[in-house]
Amino acid sequence: MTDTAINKKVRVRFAPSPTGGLHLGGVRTVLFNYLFAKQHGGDFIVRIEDTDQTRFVEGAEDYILETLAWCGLVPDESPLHGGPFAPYRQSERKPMYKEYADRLLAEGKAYYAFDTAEELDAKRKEISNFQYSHATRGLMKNSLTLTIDETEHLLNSGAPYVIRILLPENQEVTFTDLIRGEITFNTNQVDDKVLLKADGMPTYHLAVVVDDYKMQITHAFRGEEWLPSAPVHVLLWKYLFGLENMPQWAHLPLILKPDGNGKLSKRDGDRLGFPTFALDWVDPKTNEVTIGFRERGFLPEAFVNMLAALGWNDGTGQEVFSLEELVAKFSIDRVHKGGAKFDYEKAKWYNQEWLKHLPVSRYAGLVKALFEKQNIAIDDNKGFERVLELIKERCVLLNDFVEQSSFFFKQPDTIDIASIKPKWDEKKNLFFVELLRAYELSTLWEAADLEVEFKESAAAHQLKPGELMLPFRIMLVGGKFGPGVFEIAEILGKAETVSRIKNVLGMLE
RNA sequence: GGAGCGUUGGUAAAUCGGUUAAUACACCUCCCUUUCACGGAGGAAUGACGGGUUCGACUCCCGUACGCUCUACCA
Repeated sequence: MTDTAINKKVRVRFAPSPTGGLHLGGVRTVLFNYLFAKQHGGDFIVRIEDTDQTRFVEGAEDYILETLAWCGLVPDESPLHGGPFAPYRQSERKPMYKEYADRLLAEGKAYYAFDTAEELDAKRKEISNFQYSHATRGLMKNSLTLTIDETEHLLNSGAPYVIRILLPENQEVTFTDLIRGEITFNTNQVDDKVLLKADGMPTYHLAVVVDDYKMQITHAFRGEEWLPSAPVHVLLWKYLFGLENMPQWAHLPLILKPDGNGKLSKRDGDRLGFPTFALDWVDPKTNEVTIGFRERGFLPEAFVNMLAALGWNDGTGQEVFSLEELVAKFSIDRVHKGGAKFDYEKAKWYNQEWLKHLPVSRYAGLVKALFEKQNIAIDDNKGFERVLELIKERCVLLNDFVEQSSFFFKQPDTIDIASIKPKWDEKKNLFFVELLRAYELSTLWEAADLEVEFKESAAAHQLKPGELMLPFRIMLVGGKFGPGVFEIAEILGKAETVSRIKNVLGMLE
């Protein structure tokens, strides 16, 4: 790092294009950006790269910002939050890019190209592995092959054109990647990328360089898929703003699909049954819903933690980190080079850990909403939290709380009578009838007392408590699950406990 | 095809040349729990391959294989 870089305020940006939901990989890129910025007391900027009008999707920008808000990764500057470098949408910055393309043109570092899509296609068919580069640009229709007059004429006649960068021949372009070290490309291997499209919009390549400069970005983190086009960006920096002002690059490893090979995609999630988006995403065109981690019952703390662990660790073996801890401990040189396969089981484990670590009051409201969705009203908040405390260790996702504890708030929907019946006899029936009487008369209603009474009664009937506990449990909860039976009975209260025993006794007759 | 990047158990991964290669998830066995979990004890399972460098290599170098990404007027 140079001295100037040390003194400069750290500024990073996440630059998504609003073409749909934001997937795991995107959120992780945000996270690493955010952690780095906050660790250095810097700024985290969100810039919307909406230069491709054909792929623009309504609502995608809001969705992206909402995702960040849920994760707690709040930008310092964005189209929503504003900031000193506004506007933060590239479509609103359109005039700026043209100016730089013109400068490149004037300096002979870029040229006009008039080839139509059909002509390009034809060339691609004619020449295998065609690239618009040093080897082929002489064959094409551009200001390099046309005379000045011809070019002028085409321009004046309103013919559509693009502006392409003119890559130098056989030159080594080297830059340092914070994660991978020194990386070198030969310009002969790179093509003359389009900088400005026929509609006047810049491509990513021009826009990213211009905006990173104008927004004073010091560190640029992005997915590994950008590596092959990095030399174009480096060259653009050299031509336009000087290499000394170029941000430090870091190309993040990809998140891979759990089975097979390749980048994790939304499709993989659909196919394998796990979310790949943070929040539910509804495609505005097809109305197709893609499920999100939030709706699946993940806590944002767990989601962020899990994402951080995908490609980074602090070397100590610690796995559970709060966002604050991540900010403190994150380091770019501990980020892996290789991609990691996404493991949904492990993701769930993180949620389970967070469910255990966080006080239930932190998520009681969320669980309550889930209950209300099932038409189960919760009016006693304190009692509710007590129940959550009792069962939280058997829950992995927030939704599990409903399954695991709805019997506290309403009669079980189904009673697993089949598990009682085979071993049911008159002796047991008698025991429960008597237990019922004893419980109805009891003045104390605490788990310990109920258990003593239960066991004494069992002894009196010459029955093993073990044979009776399961039927009792099923009477109260409907199935073979849940916390200790007597604790359940205590919380349920006398009236409800008695009523449930009676109910099942009736079913067994 | 080309270029770049990558490769430690099934998965995520520690190790920054030095005894039997951590740990977590998943799996198996057992204990605890007269339910389900949690928790505890244990088990099986790994350095792609081939060359170097070195007293010594998972670690450094070279090659091979394999994989990924890119190769759009998409980002």
